[in-house]
Amino acid sequence: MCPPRRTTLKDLARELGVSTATVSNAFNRPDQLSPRLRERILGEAKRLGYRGPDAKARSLRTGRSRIIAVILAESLTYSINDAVASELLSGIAEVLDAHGHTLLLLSGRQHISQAPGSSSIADGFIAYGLMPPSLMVSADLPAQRPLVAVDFSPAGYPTVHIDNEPSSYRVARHALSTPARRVAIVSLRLTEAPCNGRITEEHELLPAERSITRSRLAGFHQALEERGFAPEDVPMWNIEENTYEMCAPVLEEILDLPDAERPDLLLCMSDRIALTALTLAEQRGLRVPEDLRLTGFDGIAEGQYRAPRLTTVRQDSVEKGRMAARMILGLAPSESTLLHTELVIGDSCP
Amino acid sequence: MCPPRRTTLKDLARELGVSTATVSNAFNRPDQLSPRLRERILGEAKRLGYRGPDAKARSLRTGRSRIIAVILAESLTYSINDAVASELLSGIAEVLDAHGHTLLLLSGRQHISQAPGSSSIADGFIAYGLMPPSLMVSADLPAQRPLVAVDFSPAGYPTVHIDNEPSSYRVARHALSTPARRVAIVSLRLTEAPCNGRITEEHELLPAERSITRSRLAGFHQALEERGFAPEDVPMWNIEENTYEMCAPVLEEILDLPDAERPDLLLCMSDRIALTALTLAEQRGLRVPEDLRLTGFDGIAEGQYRAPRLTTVRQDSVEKGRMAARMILGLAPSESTLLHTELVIGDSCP
DNA sequence: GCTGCTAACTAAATCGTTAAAGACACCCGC
DNA sequence: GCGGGTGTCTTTAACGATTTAGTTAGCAGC
Repeated sequence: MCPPRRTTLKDLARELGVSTATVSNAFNRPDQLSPRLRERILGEAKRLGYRGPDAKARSLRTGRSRIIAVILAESLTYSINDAVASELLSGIAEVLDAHGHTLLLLSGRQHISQAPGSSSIADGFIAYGLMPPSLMVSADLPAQRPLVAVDFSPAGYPTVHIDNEPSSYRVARHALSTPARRVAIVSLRLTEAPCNGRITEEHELLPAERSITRSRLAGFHQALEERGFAPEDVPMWNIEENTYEMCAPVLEEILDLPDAERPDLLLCMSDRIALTALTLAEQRGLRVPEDLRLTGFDGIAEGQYRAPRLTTVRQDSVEKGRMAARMILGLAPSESTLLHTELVIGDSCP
Repeated sequence: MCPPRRTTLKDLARELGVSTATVSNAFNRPDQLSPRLRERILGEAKRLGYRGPDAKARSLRTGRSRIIAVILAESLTYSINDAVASELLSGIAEVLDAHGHTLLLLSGRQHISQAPGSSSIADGFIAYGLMPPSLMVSADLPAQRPLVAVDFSPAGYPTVHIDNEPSSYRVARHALSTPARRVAIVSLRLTEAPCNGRITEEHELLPAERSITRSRLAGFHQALEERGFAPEDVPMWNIEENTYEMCAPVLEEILDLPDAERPDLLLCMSDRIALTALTLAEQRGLRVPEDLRLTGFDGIAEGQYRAPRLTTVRQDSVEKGRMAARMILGLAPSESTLLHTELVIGDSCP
């Protein structure tokens, strides 16, 4: 009486005078016992406050937990607030939810530092945008369990991604179809060491093959060359983290350049950057697109609901998440998948 | 050789000729064995590809999983995209992360329909804004395990919340300090049955004591009365879900009323509603605040980075999340906590 | 030489389930 | 009347760890 220990399946069985297997079956395989007995068991369970088989024990025994872990490159705090990561997560959640699975959030950093085995609860993993420094996938994850990568391609794992280079080429080509005098690029994480500001020759750039930002940059450069710009003469700024707080100081630096030096076309590598530029430009009385044209990348909702609407490349991050989730659940073949992107011509660069 | 079974602690022990207890200690209690032997064990573990104790087995044995589940009222898809829920989650994630815990996302709906025991993996629960229909907390959750509620108050559990009524009173009083001719209220989920549009007498309102929207409404009404408005004469519209997509049609309906009927002051129950109104008003050539003044509620980032800045009540949802997480981890006393709010006077209603 | 203490390790029970195999009765058809 | 199938329930052995209560050896002190 006194011990407030959780009632277990065994208690229930003893109380009813049946075997534990039968009680287990009452919960898991109704067809394995008579309806009458099942009723009795379920009734007694309710009476004793037994809430069904313990998930910990069940997952140990069966080897499956119905939990899928998402490993996020950045801190959870950042990822949850980032529009693209959010959309991805919501696509993942949608599919998992529909199939009775739940979502465990792991940050890449944490995963490395903590006991690595702690993640062994999950039945499978979806890894998002891990960068070289935290490239723990191959080293740290059990090769045994399924993993789907999103937006990067670790060897030997299926990937869901988009065609970054052609996509950014298209938006840049569009932007450059109207004459521009002074073009500048505002990029996401391009340097090996942290850097928030202008990129000079001293900076060591990330290795091209591992970074989606490098691919996007290549697309920009190709379009620039076609229009007669020398890519090395086009100034670049780097944004360390895709948040308003990080973008703002850099963009202020750019927008506050003397009139003769201030760019009249900004190729931004994310919508967040472009939206920040938009807000700051408005505060300075600069008209978009008359005084400053700008393009984004991602196609997040905020950029489309706002005036002027952003010119950007729309990628369907929700679908990306759905796809990854389907693959990890075995509902779709585990083959690397390339999703389409779409050029969206808004008012920020008509 | 052939069976590709995962190596276990037992395999490792056999291989090394030591007991399983010792191997376990090598991972969990370094002080319980000689450094030399520990080295040897860890080395052999790496060689055999053993990644540390299995989380499933460990959590069964110890009873703790270092997982905290967040139960969200709405679908995960919605919650992840909602600015307020995101901030809450990011606050929770921040604290959990710092203390080596991970975050499991559960949606209220799923939790009810699925096997209820499936959540028994988590060490504790944070429940967010569950509404009466899905008030599964008391019924469905093991009373044994800790639960902290956010933004609602199930009997017997600690809560983290804000002072909704006084807060909305303050912003409404401010808004009404400048003369307004036609006031309207745009509310979140106020009706028992789903409804997206004008609220008439026929609608059954949610019970006041369980709904934060009812509290906010009470604040609005009090301010209105003080200014000589009869609350029952102030028209109300209801928004079913706090998204742009749901807000837009309702606000279009309001903004497209003939000039003589169109409100010149909109008391919105969320920033999302107010921001949608802002965008749609701009599209219609209505000037804010000259032709239309509006107030929000929440103080989300988007509303402050945008011109005109939103007049609103700022609540610190991130801190709310941190607080809830600290309570569930036992880092803060488990007592109901009231967080402060702040009136933010922006340009949308100076 | 005996007691007592510590450090280093082991044996065995346990956590709460599930699953494979078996037991037992009952009914069917020939 | 007997082989065989079916329906219902039980026995038993895992699943992979942690933990309690030892056991042993080594050394100090008197």
